[in-house]
Formats: sequence, structure tokens, C-alpha cells
Amino acid sequence: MRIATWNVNSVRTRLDQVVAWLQQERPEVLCLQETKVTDELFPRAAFEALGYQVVISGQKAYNGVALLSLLPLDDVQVGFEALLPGDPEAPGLSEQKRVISALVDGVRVLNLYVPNGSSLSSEKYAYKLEWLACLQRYLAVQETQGDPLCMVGDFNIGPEDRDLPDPKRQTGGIMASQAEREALQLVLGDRLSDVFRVFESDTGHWSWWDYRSGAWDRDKGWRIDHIYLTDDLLSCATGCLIHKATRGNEQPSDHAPVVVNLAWSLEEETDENGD
DNA sequence: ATGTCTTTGATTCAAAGA
Repeated sequence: MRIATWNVNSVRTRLDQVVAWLQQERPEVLCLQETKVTDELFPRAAFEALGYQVVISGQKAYNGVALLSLLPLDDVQVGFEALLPGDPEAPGLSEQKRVISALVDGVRVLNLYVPNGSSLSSEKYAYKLEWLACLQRYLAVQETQGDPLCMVGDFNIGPEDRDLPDPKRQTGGIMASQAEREALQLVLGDRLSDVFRVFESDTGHWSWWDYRSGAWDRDKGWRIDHIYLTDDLLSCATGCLIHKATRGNEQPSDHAPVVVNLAWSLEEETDENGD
């Protein structure tokens, strides 16, 4: 099973590119972020025509996440409040549409668009840290449900200096501050691993290149789009690739897709009742 | 460093967010 994540920066603007990439790659699951569209205007028919089931959580203009799957999507959960009904902060932190998950072949696929934070002095940065703390509480509940977890998305954090193009300048700033990195580590605990780093330890592998300052032409990107797996899935991973070529498209998203390949198939239990 | 792209909303642009 291949699971992909791609921040498309408007699914309507990028529709032809996403369709072309799906036709070429045919991953079982594609998680989209920054769809930037309300649910009624989401172009679901274009994906259904390719055989994908579509579940979405969107809003006007900003944010928005979607899950596309060739395999059945079960037990769809939208927002933090789905797992944190009594949490005082979860409803407020779910107003921005950034969280959707579903069960696919026995795997809990969790698709996230982590807040950007803007700058260290912004109230959006405080929101980002509160949001990550809420994600930590959310995952504690998810863990009790016992399903293998594949958590993907745009994390808007470079976890280590090797994930940044110029760490001397950038470490400590937005997307690379100690508080953001520590908040992410608390989310991961000792349960979740960054599968890209199982296969590649070098710097210079990026998933996002700013539209500004010729970042793409100078190959000055960041690795902020990640796939995290619990050990039961990590042991099935046979590769994790960043599809960098899409960033060179006409009118590209500023992010490239990241894809993990898992040698996974749930051993279906047949119903022996009445035998 | 205000660089670029997307969306919205109010009149062919400017603002906001990333």
C-alpha cells in the first residue's frame, strides 16, 4: 500500500496537476492539505472518476484537508473534537479545518495541516503551539484505540537542522524554533517515527520551496512535509520518496508530494459465527 | 529582506495569509 501526502495550495487551482499525478502514480491513499475550498465546491467528481473515494473537511479561502483512497475509507473522523469530546480547547482549535482521519485496510491514516505560525512574535505562533499540544492529547486517545497509525501532512516544522537549507540563519526562527521542535517531539513520543529518515540521513532533501527569492531555482527548500509511522507499520516500510519533479511544473504548488511504500495487507478475519 | 502566489472582496486593484 502506498500512502502519499501533498500540500497542493488550492485543490481547484491545482486540479489538473493532481489528477495527472494520480493517473501516473496511483497511490492507494493521497492526503491533501490547503485545499482552500468549502465542501460543496470541492471537485470530488474528478477524483471519483479515477476510482478514488473522497472525504473532506474544508472552509472558504484557507486551510482544508482531504483524504482520497482506492480502498474503502472507514470510520472517518473530522477535527480534534472527534476524539476529544470533553476537551475545552478542541472545538476552538477545530474551527480551522486542519484534521481528518480514516481507517484504510486496518491503518488509521491521519492527515494534518499544522498551523504555519507566521513569526515568533505573532499570536499565530502561540496558536501553533496550542494546536500541537492539543494534537498530543488527541494522539493519546488514538493510541487507546489500538490501530496502527500513519500520520502525514504539512507539519510546518523542520525537525532537525539537516531539514533546513541554511541552519545557521534559520535555526531558532519560525518553523525551526526550539519550542516548535519540542512540541513536535512530544507529539511523536517514542511511538512515532519519521519514515523518510529510515532511508535517507543526508541533508538537501526538501519537500517545500518558497515561491519567493528564487528558492526553487537555488534549491533552497525545507523538509516540512512528513510521514510518521508506528512500529508495526515502520517495519513494513520499503521506501519513502519525495516527488520533487512536481515542483518544476507550470504553476506548481510550493510543496512536493511525499510517498511511503508499505508492504502491508490486513489479514482479514473471516466471520466464523454459526460454523 | 516585503521577495511570490492564492484567495477574497470591493471596483482593476489591495489586503491577508503562507
